[in-house]
Amino acid sequence: MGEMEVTTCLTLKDLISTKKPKSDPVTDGRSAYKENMFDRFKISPRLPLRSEPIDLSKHKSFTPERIPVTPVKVAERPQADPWTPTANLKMLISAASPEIRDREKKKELFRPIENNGIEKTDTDLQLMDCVDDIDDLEKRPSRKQKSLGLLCQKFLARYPSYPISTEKMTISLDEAASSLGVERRRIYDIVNVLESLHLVGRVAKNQYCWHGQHNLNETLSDLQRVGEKQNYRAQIACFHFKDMGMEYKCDEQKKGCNMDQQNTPFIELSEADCPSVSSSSRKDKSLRIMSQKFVMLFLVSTTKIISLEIAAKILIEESQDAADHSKFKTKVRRLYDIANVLTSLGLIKKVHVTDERGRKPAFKWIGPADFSAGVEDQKMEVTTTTPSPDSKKEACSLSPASDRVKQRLFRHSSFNVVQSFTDVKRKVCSQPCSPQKPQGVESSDSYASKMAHLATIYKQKTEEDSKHISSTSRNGSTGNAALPFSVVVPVPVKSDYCVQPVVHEVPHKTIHEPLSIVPPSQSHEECTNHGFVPNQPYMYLPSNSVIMLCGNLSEGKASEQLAKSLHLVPGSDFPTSEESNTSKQERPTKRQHTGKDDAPLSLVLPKKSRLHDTQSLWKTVCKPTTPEQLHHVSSGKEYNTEPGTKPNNLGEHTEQVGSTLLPSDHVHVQPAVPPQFLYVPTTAGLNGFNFLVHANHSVGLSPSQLASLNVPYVMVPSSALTAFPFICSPAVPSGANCSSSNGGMNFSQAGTSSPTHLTIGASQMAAPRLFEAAVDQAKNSSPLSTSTGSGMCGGSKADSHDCLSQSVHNAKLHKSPTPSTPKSIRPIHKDAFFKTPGSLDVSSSRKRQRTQTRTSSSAQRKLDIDSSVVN
DNA sequence: CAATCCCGCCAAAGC
DNA sequence: GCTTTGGCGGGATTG
Repeated sequence: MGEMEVTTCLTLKDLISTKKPKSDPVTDGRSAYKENMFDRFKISPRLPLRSEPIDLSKHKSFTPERIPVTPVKVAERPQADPWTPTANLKMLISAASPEIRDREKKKELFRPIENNGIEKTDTDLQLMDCVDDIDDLEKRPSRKQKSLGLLCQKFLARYPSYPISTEKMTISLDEAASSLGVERRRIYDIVNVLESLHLVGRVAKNQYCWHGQHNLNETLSDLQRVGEKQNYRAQIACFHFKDMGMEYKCDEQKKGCNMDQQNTPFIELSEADCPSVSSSSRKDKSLRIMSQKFVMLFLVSTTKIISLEIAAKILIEESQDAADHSKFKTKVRRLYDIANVLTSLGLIKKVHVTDERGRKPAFKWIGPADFSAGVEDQKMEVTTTTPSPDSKKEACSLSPASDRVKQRLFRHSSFNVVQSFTDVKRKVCSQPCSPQKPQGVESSDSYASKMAHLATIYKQKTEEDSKHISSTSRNGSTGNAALPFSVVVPVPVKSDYCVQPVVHEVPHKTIHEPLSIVPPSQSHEECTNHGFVPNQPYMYLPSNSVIMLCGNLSEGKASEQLAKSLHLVPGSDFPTSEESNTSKQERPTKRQHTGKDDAPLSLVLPKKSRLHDTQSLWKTVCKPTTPEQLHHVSSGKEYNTEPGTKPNNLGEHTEQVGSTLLPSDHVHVQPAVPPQFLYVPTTAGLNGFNFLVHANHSVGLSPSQLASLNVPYVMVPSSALTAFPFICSPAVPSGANCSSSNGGMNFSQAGTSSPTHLTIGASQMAAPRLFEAAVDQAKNSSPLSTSTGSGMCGGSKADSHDCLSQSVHNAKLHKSPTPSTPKSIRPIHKDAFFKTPGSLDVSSSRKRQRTQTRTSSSAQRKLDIDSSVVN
């Protein structure tokens, strides 16, 4: 069957477009289109229609990816996996990047060619066929659908992140190109970057071998080392200063650095899974080198955020001082290319930094950052390669084998405390803020670094207020302020207090990375975007603060006490619902942090009556947070974009998403019972850990509660609490719009590279959702519906019981600081969801003709992707 | 208009 | 001479 189809396909292809006449692009109709399958279809619209059904049937012939065979082999082997809509759905979902998905939902539901069209099902495809040709004519695939990032994802999906050592996967460029339906040139782009990280190795011409991420950490470690050597950090700082208009001693700095290796030699990977032909011989390999340098910048950066501009400048200067504009532009283009691949790998993510000159594109490192610890523990995607489903769920981030057992035990309340604590502790220990520097070293400028982070955050938040920001940022551009723990807690909607967000709220719609607080007053859309329940205020509790959250305490006293020990900010500044978007008055708060780590907390006391919205009344104590920490919050937003997807995936890939969310049933922080928790930050001297303590009763939570919390905590006698400043918050309002009944608690731990975060949600957000529903939500921002799926909870619903385990998993996913973020998840999915693509084009693959490659039809692409879906 | 970055020309590197 | 690589930058898309 498959063969017939293949044949048919080939025939079609031939008919549609044979080799594109290189010499005669014009005749081709448009040189620009020759490579694009879609475009070809445009030329002959009818053909695609027929091909689609065929393609679908082809899927069946693919084997599950897990099999350690080369793609080619796999292709040859007939696959019996039933092609189910569900599988397709999963595949599509996982295939598409979050952003793309999000956008696509809105605009390109019917793109016939690409796989990202999540919304499509087999049926849909069938139905659409008739429309396709028409659509094809007017709707050409979005640029995004052709993006390198997406392509890279597809590419990565074909191979396991952690291939079994024995399996040697070879990558044929031709095959890859044809199966992915792109020209080879694009494959080179991807492979070059991957090679720079040693994820692949060049074996021979047209032939690469897949290493996977086994050695990623080693590679990164090496890069980091080299980066240090290159003194990139100083250069970064230098440019920062320059950008700020401060004439820094850049030159000296630069000179100081050993530029000995003007051209950093391509770092060869020691590991020789495959007889890697030296790639260093190549004269340029600039993309590879650039990629490595780019990564180095991140690794040495204390903030882990590198703006494209700076990266480009540094890279240019290194190569040569001729930094003309055109060169810069080209460099930036290349950086985008690289960044796309790295993003697909889940190593970085796009963010924006704002300085006096405005918003600038930048990327944030979200991959592993600590290489001092055992490499094994640092694997980015533990689950992806884990063969057994069980292991996937249970595997822990740190030491899969041993921890797995613990994890299970962990579920039992009796073990929870100890276990969880232990795990967290280890984790924290292994995740210093800054990989290369021990805490001691870093402590010296930790404050500065914090400030730097702050500055960044602020910038992001308030683009308008560049000046203030700039001043702040100058304090220190180098420190890393990662804190061990941070907590995001839902704030009672009807509190009498208001929260003074540390960071400005993001204007509606604008998606900025870190988000400290989501005011209740915000539009539903806003709330949901951040992964929180609409109308449900959340506050971010920095790790360095000691906070007591109580339900029915006497606010007055609490406030007073807090005021004394904390920095008090007049409530007037607090952004109300209408102000939330525009508020930029936070400055005072930020500035307050002049001291050391124990920067004063800012508190907004009961706000004025001016708040017309009762909801907006709430209070919190906040302290500046690091981008990473905030990121956690923001991640919810991203997640939200595709809420529907999680549930589906969850069953199999609980580790990813669900981990952050604790099902309501298990959450014992119920609104009904005024929760009183003491948050004990690291600074409190508790071994760098933060604890959440149920403060209400001296001893706090019941065993069951503890179990459900699944967070490290200590029971502290109430008497002991007096020493700490605390805040009281009113009982949770009766019904947050969402599933009010449950106080949802989200517990997520950041990856190794970032501080651990705790997220506690007052309301249960996770509700199983159908994919379609999700899509719909995206379109019509229905508050309620959205809320359901919002945020990290997305996956939680899957299995509430596993919340604990999930969180653990999540933690293990350390790879990305933002576990809940789709992106971070993405990588994980890929392996699990994607099978090795069978190659229809086996025969064709053999051919080296570009024509052939280019000819691959969109249908084929779809098929390829789909094939991976199975299972 | 700025940010992105796709596309594919075309030249160097290999064979 | 042909193929493989991949630098490079025009210019289309997006935001």
